[in-house]
Amino acid sequence: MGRDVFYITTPIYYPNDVPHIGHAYDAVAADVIARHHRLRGEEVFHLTGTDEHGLKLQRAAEAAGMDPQRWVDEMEPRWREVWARLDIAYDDYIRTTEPRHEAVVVNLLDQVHDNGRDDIYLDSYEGLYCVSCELYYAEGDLLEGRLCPIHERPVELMQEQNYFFRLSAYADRLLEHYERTPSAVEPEIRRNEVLSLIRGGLQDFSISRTNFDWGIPLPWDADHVTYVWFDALTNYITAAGYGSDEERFDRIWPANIHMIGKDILRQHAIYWPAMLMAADVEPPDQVWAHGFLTVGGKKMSKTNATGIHPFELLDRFGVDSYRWYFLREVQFGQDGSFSLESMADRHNAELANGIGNLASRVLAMLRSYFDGVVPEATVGGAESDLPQVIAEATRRYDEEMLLVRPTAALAAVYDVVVRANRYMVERSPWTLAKDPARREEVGSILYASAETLRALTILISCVMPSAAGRLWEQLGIEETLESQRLASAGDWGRTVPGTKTTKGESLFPRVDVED
RNA sequence: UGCGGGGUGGAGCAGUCCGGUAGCUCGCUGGGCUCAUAACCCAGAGGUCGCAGGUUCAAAUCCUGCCCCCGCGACCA
Repeated sequence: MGRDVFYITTPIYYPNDVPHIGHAYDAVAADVIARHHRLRGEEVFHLTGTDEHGLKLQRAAEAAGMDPQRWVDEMEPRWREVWARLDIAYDDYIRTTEPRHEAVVVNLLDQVHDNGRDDIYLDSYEGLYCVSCELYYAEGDLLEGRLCPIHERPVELMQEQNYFFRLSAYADRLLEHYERTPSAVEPEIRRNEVLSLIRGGLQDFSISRTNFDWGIPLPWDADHVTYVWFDALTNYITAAGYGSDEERFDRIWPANIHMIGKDILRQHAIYWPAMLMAADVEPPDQVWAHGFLTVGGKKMSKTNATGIHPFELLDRFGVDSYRWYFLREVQFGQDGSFSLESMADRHNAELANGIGNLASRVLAMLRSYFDGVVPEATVGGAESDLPQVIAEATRRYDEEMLLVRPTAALAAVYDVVVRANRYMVERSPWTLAKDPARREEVGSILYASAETLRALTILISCVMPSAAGRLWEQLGIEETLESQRLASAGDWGRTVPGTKTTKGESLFPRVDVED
């Protein structure tokens, strides 16, 4: 069940917000993981989308003088255009306002409502509510003057009848689930957090609202609309075919990885599995909660002004550098600080001076000594230990990526670059080239160098698909990059002598920081 | 007062679970090379691993206490 397809999701984003690099962080991470599984030859289903209901959106639409649907129709493309520029290759994009999704929400609600255990019940609630958070707050948690501690805006006194989900009844099953499958929440810190939350006792949570109507009406009580969790989280099974295509659903579900930020850990690791259990659906295999990016030591926030739009960085560094930087710089799973300086440093050191320059020097020598045509490797041993280095790097890269440790995986890849640059100096083909008698040796060295670039290109293709594509083209290899598989990437000797290479534009021009 | 994370050469980090030459990247200094995007390679300087005790032949790594920084605190008034 569900093991045929590698299914990975991102959170669905709230289109009212302006995208910032924090949002893009999990989108990129999920995309790299998805591409890695494709490179392994697996069938992959990578889902992302937008969460388009709620009071905040309804009000924003009202303020803009349009109906909510038109409002989200205008906002949502701002997100897609970011994903397009970030080379996010999702397989499906879901909007919670789509009919296919509304049908599944209704379906899931009915399943839980009618499961015979009275898991959904009506109760009343009164409290101080922050519209921005869509959360009620206790008096003691508010700032002076009854301001929301996150948004520093006034909260409102609200009272309503809500339907509640009996989360409290699922504590034992959740505990059992996580004890049996420790890998269901990663990293370990977050797993411990989840376990202690469950052991600390779970409160039922409300699943409906009556103070706004921009949402999906409850099937048994149309005065209520579905509140965020039963609406948003459900997207993960909608796209997999729940209730609409059971055969497909069985192949895809459960999700292999829900990639999320640590801020929505509770909802994904506690609410969501419990909701599924209540509907008799398997919980996801793994919830992977990464850390936050900080800017100047402060958490980036949706409503605060600390958000940096991805375009600012994309314009400056390009998509490949963007993707490389965030996964390489920040230990995945932990918080990490972002700064323009560190991004420029890494870009120049590893991409311009490292990978880009390596490609440049090899292709330049092929051009000047062999008219760009890859020579034959006739001199035994000229390749030194490169074949082993590449095989080892490939193995490590695969292993780390499977464990969702992209930072370590990229480090493994970068080892090839370091080793290859040292190899260049050790062999100094530019010196040998001055002696016509050693032409075959030069040829063999350059063959090994081209071979190394070939393998390297495949290894970077998940993180930097665009740059990998350009390098692949310069290498002139006949097979497409898309047809390459990780299993054979490190096999030495796949480059065919006679292949015509071209030294094209710089892969990664250096970037100057003057701020 | 709660829960969690962190304090390691100038900067950013790894190592801490399974004690035993303190490692990486950037920066800095000196040298080499000249194929390459003023890139590449080699060497070096620089740290009492937050503080104080303890365990041990031996602690960044285990135990105790303390200090500082940062998150979170759930539909819980």
